[in-house]
Amino acid sequence: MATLTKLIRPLSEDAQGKRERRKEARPGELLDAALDLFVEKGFAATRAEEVAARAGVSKGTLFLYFPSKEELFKAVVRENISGRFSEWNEEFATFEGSTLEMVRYCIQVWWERIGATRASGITKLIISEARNFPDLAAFYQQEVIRPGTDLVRRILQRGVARGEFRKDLDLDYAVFSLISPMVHLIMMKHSLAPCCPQDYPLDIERYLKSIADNLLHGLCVRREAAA
Amino acid sequence: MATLTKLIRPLSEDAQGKRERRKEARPGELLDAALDLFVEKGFAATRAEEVAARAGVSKGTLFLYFPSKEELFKAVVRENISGRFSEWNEEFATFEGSTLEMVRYCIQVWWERIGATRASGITKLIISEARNFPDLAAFYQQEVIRPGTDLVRRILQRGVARGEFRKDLDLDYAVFSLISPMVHLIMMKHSLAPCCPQDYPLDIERYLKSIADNLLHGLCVRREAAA
Amino acid sequence: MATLTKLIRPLSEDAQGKRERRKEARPGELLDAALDLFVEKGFAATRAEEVAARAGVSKGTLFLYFPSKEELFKAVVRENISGRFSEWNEEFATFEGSTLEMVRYCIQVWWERIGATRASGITKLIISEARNFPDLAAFYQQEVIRPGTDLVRRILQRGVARGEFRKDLDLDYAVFSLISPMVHLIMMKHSLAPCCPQDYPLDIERYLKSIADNLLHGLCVRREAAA
Amino acid sequence: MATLTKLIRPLSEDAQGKRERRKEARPGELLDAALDLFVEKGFAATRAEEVAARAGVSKGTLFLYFPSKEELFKAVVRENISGRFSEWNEEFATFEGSTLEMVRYCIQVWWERIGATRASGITKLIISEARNFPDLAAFYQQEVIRPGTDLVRRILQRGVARGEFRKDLDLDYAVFSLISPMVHLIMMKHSLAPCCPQDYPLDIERYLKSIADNLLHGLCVRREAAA
DNA sequence: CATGAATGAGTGTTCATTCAT
DNA sequence: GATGAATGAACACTCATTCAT
Repeated sequence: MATLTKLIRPLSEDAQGKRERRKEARPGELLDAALDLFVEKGFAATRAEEVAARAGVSKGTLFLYFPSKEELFKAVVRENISGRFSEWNEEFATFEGSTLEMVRYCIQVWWERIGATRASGITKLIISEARNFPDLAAFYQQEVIRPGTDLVRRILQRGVARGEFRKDLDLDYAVFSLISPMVHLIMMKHSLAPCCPQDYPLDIERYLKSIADNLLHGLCVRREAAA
Repeated sequence: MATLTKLIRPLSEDAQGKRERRKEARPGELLDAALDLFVEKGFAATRAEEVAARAGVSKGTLFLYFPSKEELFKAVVRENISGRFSEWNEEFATFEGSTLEMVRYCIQVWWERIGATRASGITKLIISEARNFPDLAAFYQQEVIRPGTDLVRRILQRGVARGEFRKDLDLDYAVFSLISPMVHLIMMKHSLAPCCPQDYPLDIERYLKSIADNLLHGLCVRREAAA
Repeated sequence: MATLTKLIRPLSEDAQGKRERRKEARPGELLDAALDLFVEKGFAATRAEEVAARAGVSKGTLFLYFPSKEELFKAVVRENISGRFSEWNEEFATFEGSTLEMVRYCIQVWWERIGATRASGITKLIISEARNFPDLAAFYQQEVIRPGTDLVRRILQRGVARGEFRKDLDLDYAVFSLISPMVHLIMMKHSLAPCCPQDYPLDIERYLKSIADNLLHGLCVRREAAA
Repeated sequence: MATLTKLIRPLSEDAQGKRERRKEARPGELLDAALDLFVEKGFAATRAEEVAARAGVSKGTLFLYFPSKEELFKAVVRENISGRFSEWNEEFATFEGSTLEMVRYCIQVWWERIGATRASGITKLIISEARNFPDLAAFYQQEVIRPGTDLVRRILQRGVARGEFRKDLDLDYAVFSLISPMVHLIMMKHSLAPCCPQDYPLDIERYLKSIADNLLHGLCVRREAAA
């Protein structure tokens, strides 16, 4: 059982670990360290020296690769915003099964490739710091949110087109019904769950199954009883 | 049409008479100003002097009422965590209509009393700063999240008991299907929406209706075997 | 047995005490409170509000009587520098007994009228703050040190003139032999003794007797053995 | 003629190359600067930036070596409390001459090694700030005052044992007859003398000789019954 | 007169950033 | 390149002083 609180990485994982670092790896290690710290403590509360220390280099070295803490932050975000949407679009464009299966697959794949990985921290980061980095927020909106929303929208549209989903879906807004539980899960994972582990013994499989079930079939027993 | 980006409060415009003695009003004004700024910029990036200025007083005055910036933050959170759940529990315990109506009413009422008000900023604040203020996060978890979750769970249970909702609901997790769109809306309202207004021309009524519809009836046309 | 550490006044002696204060007494009470606090914590570390609180008035009232903290300090010093030297000079000018008796009497009287009283705090105060208040130091030098030294010098001279004291006394410097133990006693009383009570179980009578004995008769068994 | 007011050090005159890397030297330079300033103006009235400036570095550098102004103060005191007493004890334990010579030698050596040096400032510092730093005062009491007092006591005892000093000396208190003029001299040097130079044209040799003479032989012409 | 709420200059401390080595 | 000592701008917080009531 994959519990939410088990997913938080321990902080000092590789503080000592690999001493035989290749020089070319430096920026990557700095970005790695920075991602963890920014997600955990926020941009302002993260000290440049701490990032450097966790990456196993000196403070000065950090500024050798990134001209400022702000640029480091931006690099962290850019680095972790995968432009894999074309690949994913392809994947979903050629999907063969029912749209119901597609939705479940979509959720599963999102969890495996984003939700469960450190990439999920980026979402937390963006949402927390958006107001202080509006250009980054816009960038994220454009590179991730919009393509993601479009992808989801296309899936839903396919369902409607194929007669699987309700004709009267308000497509522009129905995407939130699918996206919200993912965003919410990320937020929990990176904020409250680490603070109150006993309150978040989430079984991810059940979580994902439950939201997929409810999303597809609704809470109600039958369809005709509109509220 | 209530658009998300219209909901951000403009700067305070008063700050009239200086040196006016009004001890009673000060703390509230400071908490008000602090809430706005903390939500907008985060705890660390908000300067004490700025909070004071927005409240129309000098820096020194802030520290007359709150011993430190951290205590101000805690006061902001505590102040805005109303213990209104007993009242709400009452309201829902004596609800007369169908549980479908109840869910719609719940969403509507949540928006009016929380989502649309500045109280929603607290959720953003907590989620953004939880790791830096774990005690506050725990406090919020206990005072808000847990009672809120319980309330929602009771509603769902009522629906199952009355035969309105599916028997096979995974109650512990179904609550997220209702809560996630609310949390997500709050996050959007306080982070990306102010940065990319053109991307968030959200019509709240449609948003709320859509998630309620989908939550209750699912995306699918009819209830066949789950995919 | 009068032990040094018993002589330190408890801080909150009259915090509540006499509520029926006469208005005319205010400045005096402020000076009283200020003296204690300045002696205990030094000028800089003493807060005006604390002085006011101990005197049982508000912060504003203090500044009603003294234009600034610095003026308060100066007033404290001036107030406690008794111009009683003319009286004392009289007393010693008409002294009838031997100069040995005179020296012992001088020490005793100093202790009773200065050393044992709160006036002794002034010396501690002046010495500690002299560099920050050079004009006050000069004032003290002129009003207290110089007359005091002169008085002592006259006593010693009387002893020499009457053949009681050694002819070869270096009068200008011999005064220190009498004054130093007094200054030292004051310093101990107001600094180290309150911090290390167990190290300063001083029996004042023995202290005064010992220094008088040694001053008058020296440590040596007989006079001719010059070192 | 060594006059007391000539002994005050002028401001530092170096501060040459900036950004010179010399980690080893910094703490010492800062402690040096801090000692001077703390002695002159007291702890509270000395600004951290001023200490740094006098040491020829920036404010930030000070906090690189000392975590706080208070720790700087403590370091200043500790640094200057040399544990040289064992060496001195040795020196006096093996002293060959008369105890009269020993007393004169003791006074002379004290002046050369402590009184005339900046170490004397520590005594002034401790006495002025004891009430604000009780733990440091206790530390000083234990590390300096007690060993010093013991050393003096042993000298006096030697004199009594060898029949050089009076049998009826009250040893516990007689130590003050020797120590007080030293403490007093330090106090004058660091407080009133710099303010009223014309009042303190002290000839140290005469001062030391006078107190030694009077201490050993007393003021009186011959040893008659104590008054 | 007395109050105490309000002020703002001043200071300790932090930390991103620089640069001599 | 890499380092880490040094910097100084920025900010939290204090407290003497003011002044409307």
